[in-house]
Amino acid sequence: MQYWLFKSEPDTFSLDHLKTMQKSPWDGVRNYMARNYMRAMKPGDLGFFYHSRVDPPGIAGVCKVVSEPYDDFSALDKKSKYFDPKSSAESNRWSLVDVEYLETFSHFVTLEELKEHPKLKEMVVTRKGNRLSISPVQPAEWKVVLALGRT
DNA sequence: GCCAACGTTGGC
DNA sequence: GCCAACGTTGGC
Repeated sequence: MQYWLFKSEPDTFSLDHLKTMQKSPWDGVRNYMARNYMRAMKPGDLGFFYHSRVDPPGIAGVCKVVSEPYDDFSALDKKSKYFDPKSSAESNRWSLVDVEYLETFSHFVTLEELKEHPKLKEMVVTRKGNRLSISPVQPAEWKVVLALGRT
């Protein structure tokens, strides 16, 4: 089993939205590295739900991967802001997985807290200039953040 | 809302 | 295949 971090702007899609829906496709990833991470996902993998572009940014809770990776349908939808003219039904450049709501942290773990924690110095999301919307989380990092969130 | 950092595009 | 120009992300 692997751990991941899913980044989203809560104005667009927040953990509360996912809670209401219970399950949702994670569509709209348009970055090759992030896509490759998604293609490595398996049902049962767990993910942190990170809120970006808010004050403060940070990790709101936990979700779970509940599908194999499959073609991102939004790339084929001309009305979608994620429409990609270079993708087709036969050859779709983009992939996604379905995620399911699991948990909202009793304590929202801010980016500042992540940066301050000695055991999270290597965590991808704390690195300067990081723009990956999907990133891998190490098991040790997972434990630390989970403990912070459940405080 | 600014702007540094970064990924992508496309002309050559 | 290089790299300048451009667009986007995301912390501040």
